[in-house]
Amino acid sequence: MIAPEDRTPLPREFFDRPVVEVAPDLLGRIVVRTTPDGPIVLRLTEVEAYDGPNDPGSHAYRGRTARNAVMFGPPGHVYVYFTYGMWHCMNLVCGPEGRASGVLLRAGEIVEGAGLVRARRRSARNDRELARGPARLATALDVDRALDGTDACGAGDTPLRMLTGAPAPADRVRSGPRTGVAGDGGDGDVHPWRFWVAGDPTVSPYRPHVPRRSRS
DNA sequence: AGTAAGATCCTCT
DNA sequence: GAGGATCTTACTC
Repeated sequence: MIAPEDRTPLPREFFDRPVVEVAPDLLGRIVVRTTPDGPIVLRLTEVEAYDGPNDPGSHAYRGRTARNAVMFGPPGHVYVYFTYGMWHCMNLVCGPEGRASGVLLRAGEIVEGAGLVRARRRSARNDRELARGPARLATALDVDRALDGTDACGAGDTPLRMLTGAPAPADRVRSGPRTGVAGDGGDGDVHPWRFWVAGDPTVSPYRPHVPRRSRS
């Protein structure tokens, strides 16, 4: 359960900062997903920063498109994309409007609503795998493109909201190259913009980028 | 614990 | 037409 004092909503100003500053600050924060069947509450343990047009790894690197339009909007909104033909991943838009940067939510611990999540994540062999990985996290929270553009700092009824939670102590936060991003982890332009809580069992395993061979 | 391959389709070139 | 901010299953050690 979450302590009453940790249930304060994160204000929009929280997200209106450089994305590399916001990302580590999100560790330990709370995502509340309100579904018709009840709330699902998750504590963030792993995130990655993507800094808009300056970042070759970002979906916004080549400018605005129909898919990434939300990234160019105001901070505190949710950018959801569809990938590998079957999965969704979710980001929180950061920085000033137009900067097109965001934080990918990569993993977390389900602290409420585990029953609802287990029903949706049948392949998880234990509870720590329920939201261990960005697409697993999106599946656990029942997030798809229908929620693209949702305001996570909105008032009243919202499907998605961010709470202050209990931020991870600075000496527990680690950083390193981003997972599966070309350029990171190699000799080139490395961004150590993956952030996680040291020792937390819900943090996903690191996998470097590998170009996939095309079918013949 | 590690490796490998297949699934599947949207987005942009 | 190529490749992707991934996951699951199967198989090996």
